[in-house]
Amino acid sequence: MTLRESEDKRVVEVLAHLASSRHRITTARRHIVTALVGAGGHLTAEEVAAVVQAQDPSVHLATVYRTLEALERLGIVIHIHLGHGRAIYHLADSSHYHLYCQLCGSVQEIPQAELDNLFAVVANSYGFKPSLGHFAIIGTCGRCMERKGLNGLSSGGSSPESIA
Amino acid sequence: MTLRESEDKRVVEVLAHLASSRHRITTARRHIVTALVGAGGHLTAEEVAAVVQAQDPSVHLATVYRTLEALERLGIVIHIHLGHGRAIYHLADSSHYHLYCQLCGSVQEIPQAELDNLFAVVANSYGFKPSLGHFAIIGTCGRCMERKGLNGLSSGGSSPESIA
DNA sequence: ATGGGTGCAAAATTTTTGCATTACC
DNA sequence: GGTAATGCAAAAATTTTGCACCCAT
Repeated sequence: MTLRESEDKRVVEVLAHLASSRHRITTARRHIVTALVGAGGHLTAEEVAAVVQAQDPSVHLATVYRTLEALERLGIVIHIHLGHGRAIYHLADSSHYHLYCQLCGSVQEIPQAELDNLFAVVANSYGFKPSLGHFAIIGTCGRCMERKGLNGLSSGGSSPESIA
Repeated sequence: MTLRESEDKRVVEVLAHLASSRHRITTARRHIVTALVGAGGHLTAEEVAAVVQAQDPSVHLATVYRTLEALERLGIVIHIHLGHGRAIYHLADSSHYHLYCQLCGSVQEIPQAELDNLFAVVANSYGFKPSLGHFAIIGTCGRCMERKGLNGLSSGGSSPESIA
């Protein structure tokens, strides 16, 4: 199966999930789901809208928000809040976490398995169930650390810029 | 040393840090720092403003934002983005992470030490340096899981509400 | 045909900014 | 006295909502 075919299949699956939950399949929703599946990664609502509008300019940003909200209620999509105000959306089935660089805004992915013992700790000691994927680790990426001349592997706190 | 005395001491320390970084000590800033230290936990900018304005109603919300921003540049304060848009602020020296319940909005703290090996993994494998404390784990707290009748300890994905 | 979905525009929310004034160092 | 900081109000940025119309089922 080519990548394209597997993406198409996923789009159909998601649309079927929508339909079976008494939601209607509209052109806007088809485009939005296709954008999410095609992106593979993370998109802001505005980025989703941009991709969709390249195909069909009539789709409104408000519709994107409403569709993302509907998909999220169904557990198909997840969003996380990163830096300043804007949230990023992605499919729930890509089980990874996000390393968000607060300096350059880049998002790196880290496979869920790497952090499995984190979840064990949190779940057992705190009775708290983390949302898979709905999770961002904020910090500084390797590139930015080099750029700033920091060593980086210390686990120390934030970098004061007192005399910036 | 009583709690009150130790808080006062911390306020003085923070103000000294501000002053030594060529910032001015104003009444607004004294109130804001006192509010942050006194709260011990997490406050939104608006909550900080409310505490401050109980003492001095003339302090404007914009000043709170500007002061929090200044304190953050100095590494004294950290903010994290939780649910929808609003961020919470706290002192950087309380080394803990946040378990944010997306259902009831409660925030539980988890000591940094619990997750130290997480940081080792992230730092070593990904060259990424997480910001201590600048970190929220989003999920569902024990209380809400009982309320919803979920078992909770499965590490499974998000809870679809297809037939809500 | 029925009611869920859409486009549009306006409101709501949270945070930022320009500017004249105040007050800290 | 010089200038950082403030208050105010207006702008920005992101997300939500009311409403009339449209279209999937």
